[in-house]
Amino acid sequence: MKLLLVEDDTALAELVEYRFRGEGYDVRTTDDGDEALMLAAEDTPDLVLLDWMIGGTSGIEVCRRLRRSKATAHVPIIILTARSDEDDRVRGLETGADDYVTKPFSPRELIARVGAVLRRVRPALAGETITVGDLALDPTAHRVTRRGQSIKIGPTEFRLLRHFMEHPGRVFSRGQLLDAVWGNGSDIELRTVDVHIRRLRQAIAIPGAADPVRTVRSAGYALEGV
Amino acid sequence: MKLLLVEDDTALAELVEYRFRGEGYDVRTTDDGDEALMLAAEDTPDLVLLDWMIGGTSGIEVCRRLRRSKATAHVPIIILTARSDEDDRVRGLETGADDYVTKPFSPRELIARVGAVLRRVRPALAGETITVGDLALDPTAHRVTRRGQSIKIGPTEFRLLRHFMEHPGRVFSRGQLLDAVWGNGSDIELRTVDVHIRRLRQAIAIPGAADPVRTVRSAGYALEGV
DNA sequence: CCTTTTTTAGATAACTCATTGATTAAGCTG
DNA sequence: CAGCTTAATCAATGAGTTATCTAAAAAAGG
Repeated sequence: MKLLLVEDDTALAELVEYRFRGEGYDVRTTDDGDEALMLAAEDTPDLVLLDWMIGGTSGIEVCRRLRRSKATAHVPIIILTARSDEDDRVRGLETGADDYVTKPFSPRELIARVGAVLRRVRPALAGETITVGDLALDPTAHRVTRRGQSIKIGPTEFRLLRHFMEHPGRVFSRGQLLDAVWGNGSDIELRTVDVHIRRLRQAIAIPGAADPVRTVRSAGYALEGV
Repeated sequence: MKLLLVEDDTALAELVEYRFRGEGYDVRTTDDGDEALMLAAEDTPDLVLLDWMIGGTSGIEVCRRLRRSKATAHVPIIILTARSDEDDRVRGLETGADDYVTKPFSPRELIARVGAVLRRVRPALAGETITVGDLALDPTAHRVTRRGQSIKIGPTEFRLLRHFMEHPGRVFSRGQLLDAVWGNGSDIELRTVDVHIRRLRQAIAIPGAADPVRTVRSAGYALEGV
């Protein structure tokens, strides 16, 4: 996740950068408005942390220009500022900022707010997709992908795979799978599960690679964990 | 735009309600957590303003339950609270709240924050043009275009497409689409949705290109995202 | 009153599922 | 390790489900 930090208080910038790197973010920093626009243009960040009072172009102007450019029009912006004046806050939010944080702020809260905004903007990247190995399953989009490649899969196989991916590595007996995937009380042959396991294997198999679905003889099946 | 206000300070609730009505919002208020969940279930609001300390079920619990229920899982939540403790703020944001406002707050700022969240979640309602792929939908002009070319489309298909474009990639069941596009409580045949999907497809189809409306068997439909 | 749009309904088409029996693989035992 | 036994895989199939399409009635809007 790429952040662009625009802040001219060097000490604060370093602190924020350090903390966000610790959270796994990829942070680039500048103290100049024009440079910020340039950086944003050449590599679109996922979120911009923007000081209101900076050298070069002013914060409000950077915000407007980011919104105007097509590539960055939808990048969320969080404004950082020493001004606690209400008018400023309202103006900031109305200019198109997504949040407005007053200095001094705690890094923890800022991280939480960044998380909240990103969760809203990119639901797919905020833990709603389950990933096991190179397989990704997005429940809201009802889609399974491997390295971006969409995989065609039937409804029952989808539910089966979701169940496996929710508990990677765990072995499930056919009976447990029937309860979990088909619903309790379905009076379906145990061996029917085999057929769906087979179809699931065919769907997600890579020719040459090892089968991610492990058969545990006399116990059931499991998805090969990480 | 429907707001649900959950607040047990009556004076504050009335003030907030009054100001939001003045902004054209449709506000319903309750001081009880369980009642809030009920109200949200029977008529999904567009945003929830939630006091952290309320009778009945606690605020944090209401937040969690709203997130767990499918119909309200994606409704944005702004937490209102007297607690200014950092831990609380971080916890609130991590529980899935979209913003966290500390009492006392100014109604103006709250209105601005509600606006910022809604703008992010449902750009069309803020009058902004939404773009998905090469389709552009201008809600104020009630017009759909592809690379400048205007597309003829009926009223229901327009609302249907708008809903899809507000949540690109997400799968909606016919029931969900009826609620969202036709309005809650419309007693219309589920199959009717199919016909409108078909008309939408005919309207936005490009001969030769892939169909942007994806059928997810036994689940519903989705607009092919970015 | 006419046009456009929406809803319903029925027919057709596409797809998925559970079942079965034959085949193959894996454990066990002496 | 050979033969026995049990379990898992595979392919084919018909039943059943679900989506699409067509057309016409009903409703809404001008």
